[in-house]
Amino acid sequence: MSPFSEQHTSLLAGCAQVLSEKELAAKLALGRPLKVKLGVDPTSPDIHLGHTVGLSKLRQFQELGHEAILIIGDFTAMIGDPSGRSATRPHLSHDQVMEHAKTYQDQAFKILDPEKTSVRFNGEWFGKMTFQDVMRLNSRVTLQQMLQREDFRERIDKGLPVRAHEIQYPIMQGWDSVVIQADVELGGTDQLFNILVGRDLQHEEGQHQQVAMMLPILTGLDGIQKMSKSLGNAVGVTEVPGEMFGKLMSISDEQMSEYYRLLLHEELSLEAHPMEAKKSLAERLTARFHSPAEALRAREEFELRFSKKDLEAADLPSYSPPPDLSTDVISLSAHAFDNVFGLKKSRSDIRRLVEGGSVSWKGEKITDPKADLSLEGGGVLKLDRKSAVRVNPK
RNA sequence: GGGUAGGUACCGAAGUGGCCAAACGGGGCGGACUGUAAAUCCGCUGGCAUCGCCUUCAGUGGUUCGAAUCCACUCCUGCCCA
Repeated sequence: MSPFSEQHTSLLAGCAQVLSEKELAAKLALGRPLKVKLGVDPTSPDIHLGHTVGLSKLRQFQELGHEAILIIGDFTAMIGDPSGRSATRPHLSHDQVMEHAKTYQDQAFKILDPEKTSVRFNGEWFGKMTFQDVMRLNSRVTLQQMLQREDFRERIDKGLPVRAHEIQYPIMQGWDSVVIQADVELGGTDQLFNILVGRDLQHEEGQHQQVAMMLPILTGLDGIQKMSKSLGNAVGVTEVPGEMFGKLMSISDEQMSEYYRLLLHEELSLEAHPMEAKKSLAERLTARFHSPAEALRAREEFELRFSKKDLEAADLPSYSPPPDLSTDVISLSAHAFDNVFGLKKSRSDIRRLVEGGSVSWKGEKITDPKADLSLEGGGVLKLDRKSAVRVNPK
């Protein structure tokens, strides 16, 4: 391991808040590998760029020789972290959660070194607890403590319901730290409260308290809310290169510096041309989860398709309508949306797209929803801003 | 348990017997413009369809020629009291 002070500095880089830096230094000075905890809740099957912020930090610890412990919150996910939430989360069954947990792990290893990561499911300990154990655990914290959280407060102030089980969440997350005897816990800034509960519980158990290391939270594509799959503003780490590149290009200029800092771990230079900088960001991130070659291709495709608007030359998915399908615009488009992009759109939806001038066939706008396309020789059918197919009649 | 205020489309919020597929705002989508950025302007935003038809206003049942609107019961939520 490198000298502690050097580690200290590099580990602090990119953090939003660390409680406390002094404690971290002291822990590092112990000269032993630290147990570094990062918890993820498999509430959806995919990991997105927002998750990678914490994962990268964990990876950094790994590379410095520390022990990375990835907690898969199979039990906590059934409650769902109320952090930053204005409503109770929908219930997930344990089966659903375990389903997600599989893909989660695989995807997390796109960042982490699988050889050096211990993966723990918190159902391992929570699944064994009796109601008595739960009560005992609950008696260690006060309701007032739990209600200090701003997300609960806010809901209470607004007259929205806060379910009793939701206040279990921080306690459970805290207990995870006790079980694994964490030295450091990583999390987004919205995790501060939960992580501090962990410290309290550790203290009560006579353990050394974990250092709370908070990382900034990545904003989603809308530029407003935090990145989250359920808000539809996320970039998944398994998305195909074209999709990933395209989504990253849609972020606003203002957001770019944030993405540079949190995802590329560098500062966006002020002189950089915004569009070039964005392309470079998109290309580098795409390369990270795919390959440089695929990323370059995604970039070229993007330039061809959206900058030069040359759909003819673009690499579009090919689509062969079944022979018995009517060749009117609506039927064709609806079928193509469904078959090629997996989007179920109603015929009314398509009608609106057509009337709105979004659909074009062989480069010509079709605005008549009743128009019949003779598919002779095939051609490019543009459906909406992002979707187009190359029709190959059989 | 008692009292009280509510439950309307993705969200917020009007509407309190016919003119309601339901105002308005936000969000979303599409178009023009552009750098798939921002800003701006315009259109769309339940389903099917050639007038039109069908399914919606927490749920069920009722009153009525006609109900989101009235009545009954049920479910759900807030607040106050216990």
